[in-house]
Amino acid sequence: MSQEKKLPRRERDRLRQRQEILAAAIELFSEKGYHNVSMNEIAERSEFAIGTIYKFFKSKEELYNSLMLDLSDRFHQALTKALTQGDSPVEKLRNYIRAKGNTFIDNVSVIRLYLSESRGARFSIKAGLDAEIRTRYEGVLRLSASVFKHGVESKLFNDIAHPYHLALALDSMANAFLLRWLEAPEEHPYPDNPDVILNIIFKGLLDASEAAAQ
Amino acid sequence: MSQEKKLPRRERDRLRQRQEILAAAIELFSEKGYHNVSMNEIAERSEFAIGTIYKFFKSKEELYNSLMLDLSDRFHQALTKALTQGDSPVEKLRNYIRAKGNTFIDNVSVIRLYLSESRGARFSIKAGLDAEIRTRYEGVLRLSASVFKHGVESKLFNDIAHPYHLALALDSMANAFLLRWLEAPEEHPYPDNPDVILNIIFKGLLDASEAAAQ
Amino acid sequence: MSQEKKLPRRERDRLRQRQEILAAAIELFSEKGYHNVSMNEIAERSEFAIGTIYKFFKSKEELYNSLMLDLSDRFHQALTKALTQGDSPVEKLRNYIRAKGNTFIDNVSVIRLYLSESRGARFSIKAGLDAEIRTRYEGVLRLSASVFKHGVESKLFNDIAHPYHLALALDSMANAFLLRWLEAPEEHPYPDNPDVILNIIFKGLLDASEAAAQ
Amino acid sequence: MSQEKKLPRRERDRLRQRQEILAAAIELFSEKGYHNVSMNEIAERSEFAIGTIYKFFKSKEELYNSLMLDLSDRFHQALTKALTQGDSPVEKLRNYIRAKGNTFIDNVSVIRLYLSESRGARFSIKAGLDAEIRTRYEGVLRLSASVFKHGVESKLFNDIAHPYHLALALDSMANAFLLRWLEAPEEHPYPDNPDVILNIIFKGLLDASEAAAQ
DNA sequence: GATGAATGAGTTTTCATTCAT
DNA sequence: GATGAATGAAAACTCATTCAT
Repeated sequence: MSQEKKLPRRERDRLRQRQEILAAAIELFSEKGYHNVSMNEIAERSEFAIGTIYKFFKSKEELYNSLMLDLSDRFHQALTKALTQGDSPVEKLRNYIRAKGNTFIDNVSVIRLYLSESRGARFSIKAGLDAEIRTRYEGVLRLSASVFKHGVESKLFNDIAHPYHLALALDSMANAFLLRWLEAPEEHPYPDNPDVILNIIFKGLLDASEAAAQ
Repeated sequence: MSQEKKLPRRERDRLRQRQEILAAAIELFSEKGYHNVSMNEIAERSEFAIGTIYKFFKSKEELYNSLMLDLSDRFHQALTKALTQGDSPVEKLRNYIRAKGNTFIDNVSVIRLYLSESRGARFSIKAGLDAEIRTRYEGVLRLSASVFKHGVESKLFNDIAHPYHLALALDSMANAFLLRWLEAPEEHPYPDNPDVILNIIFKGLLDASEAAAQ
Repeated sequence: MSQEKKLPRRERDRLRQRQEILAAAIELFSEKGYHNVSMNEIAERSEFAIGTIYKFFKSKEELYNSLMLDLSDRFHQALTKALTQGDSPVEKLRNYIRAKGNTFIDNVSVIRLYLSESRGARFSIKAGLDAEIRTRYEGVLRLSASVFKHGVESKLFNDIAHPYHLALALDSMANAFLLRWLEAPEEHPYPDNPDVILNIIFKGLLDASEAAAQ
Repeated sequence: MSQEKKLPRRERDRLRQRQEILAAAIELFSEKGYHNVSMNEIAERSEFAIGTIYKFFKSKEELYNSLMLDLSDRFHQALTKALTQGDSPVEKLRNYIRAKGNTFIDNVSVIRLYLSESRGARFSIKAGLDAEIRTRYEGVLRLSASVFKHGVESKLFNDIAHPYHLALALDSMANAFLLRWLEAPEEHPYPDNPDVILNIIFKGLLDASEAAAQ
């Protein structure tokens, strides 16, 4: 807040306007997809003139990229924070799942957009964007992996898989459960109880003796 | 093979042409994305006239849908077969992961296209297509869930989570590992070794005593 | 009939085929208009291959022109015959109106097409066609005018207008009444009773005394 | 004129541009026919970019419909006005024929277009347009019929035919004479002298005694 | 001689971007 | 600085015509 005070009013106004444009664009892109939204629509929805939008963003592509980077910022900050707060690895992972759930819920409309960017969409809209977002995502995964690693080193966890693989597994499961919940919120359990997800990794599926036999 | 012989030559020619068009379209779509490829480009790449393309596919959308339904077919058949072959639940699930890996590898470019264009598959290219694909996917998930259920009922598996959740978890993990492999084939273990994935679910992460304490 | 016998079978077959194509084309053109009918449709409807159609007609335009000339032949023969049969001018004009009505009824589907050709459709589909049809139409009008002229010369008719104008008036009235009848056959009187039309010209609308005052 | 002053300049400019586009379209359509004119040609002729044309008219069809509705408006207003001004029925009908002639002359090119494209106005370009135009035309005919009816009721006219038929007859005659004039303006009498047409209905063609014998 | 698959020029329409006001 | 009208390249798609079989 004190940080905002430092900015001259001009600057603050510009930032607010920028956010309003981005908000309108997010709505539209997530409703209809990048290619089915025209700059004119964004102008109408945001109640700015189309020329004004081009004052803020050099092109439609740049607007989209800004959007995704903003979103990615929000995501990775929340997840990084969750993974560094809490006393035990278990606590940290629980926080992670909770934070992921909350961020999903808070950004329901853009989540799909975001997931497609952090997945295999190589040629996506702009190659560069892709790389940036994936780098950040990679950072979160590595942090998560280090939590698993620490849990194993402190003998809290069994060494059942490479920590990075565990991180990847946990993340993908969370995404899958969250997407289910997005589609049918009442039928799927996710966001209230992180343990539904954690247990799948935490508890052993097979009895120790039989597992050994496999 | 003898089956092909049965088709009149005309028919065979048409099928081959159709495949050539689809192949050109896959190449282009996965290089540049659905919206950045024009029908004229597909015509050029496939060395047919644009009108000929339209003899085979009523619209660009239908061409895309054919691609995706073909892909979905291949997955559905391979995975259903895998889940119904094998003596034990463990065997079936291992087959499942293997089949998924193989089908993925065999169809890398269409998959890349699917991932980039489906964007979480809501506004996708055509809503109808999406529904069809999801129905098939749901069928596979339910089949997988029934394998887990059977394993639990026969006391082979611990009852650590709802079978459908286990199915979803396994599937999403496989997808995540496959996407990694897609990005850097040499660094990632998956498709060769299904146990890397299966172990995460099969072995217990926590000691029994500590798990109880949670 | 004896004339047809003279033609070798080959020739007769060709003529029959030609008629079948023209019949299919008439149906389609009158249903949808020249520009909304494709050669493929004509091929399908007539059950000939498209290549075969091009054996008979050099182009779509030529097909259309043949159609119109055939139609125009039928029309002008019928009308010319009517105007030359009958003892008195009144009889001839009555025959004319009757013949026009019958030809309309027999060719309901193409009438509109034909009327638009014999009207102001200068640039129509092919300039040349237009001229030919209009020349024939002009011939009928002149024949009709000569009947009026004869009626006046024999003191049967009052000399109320130039014979050609009378011919034009009668013809346009007949067309207008027939078009009405085409649209709502039960509401309009036309083809049964030619006198509904003839009376408008035949009887005086104004009393003799008042007419003089005008 | 003062009315135009009231419009903001922006609005006036837009209207002028719209008119320029319509004028270019009329020229081209009446030169070559609706289907033989491309939107790009209209853009070139009117010296606007193609996109600009689409700012004013949603589609080629709408552009055409605007043209026809404008024409229909002009006729409807002129004819309605003519039929309601003048002291006697005779005066009104004379006004009607004059107004029809004048409007025809003022709009020769659009009329030529209408005649060629409407093809009897059934499958026309757009069914809806046709309905609208015919409704207006019907209104004029009914108004004209009421003038005839009034003339008969006031014993001014003989009751020689149903008033609606008289209206239809007069109108179709006017159309026919006007079309003649359209083709060869110098040879045909129409627009200067309405009585050439009116007399055909007004004066009795046959002597009273002979008419009775018919 | 008949066939109908293949052709590709030409059509309508959209929309990111510019720039005069 | 903001505006939004004008632009025109580029896209999806149609269909008269040809010609190898």
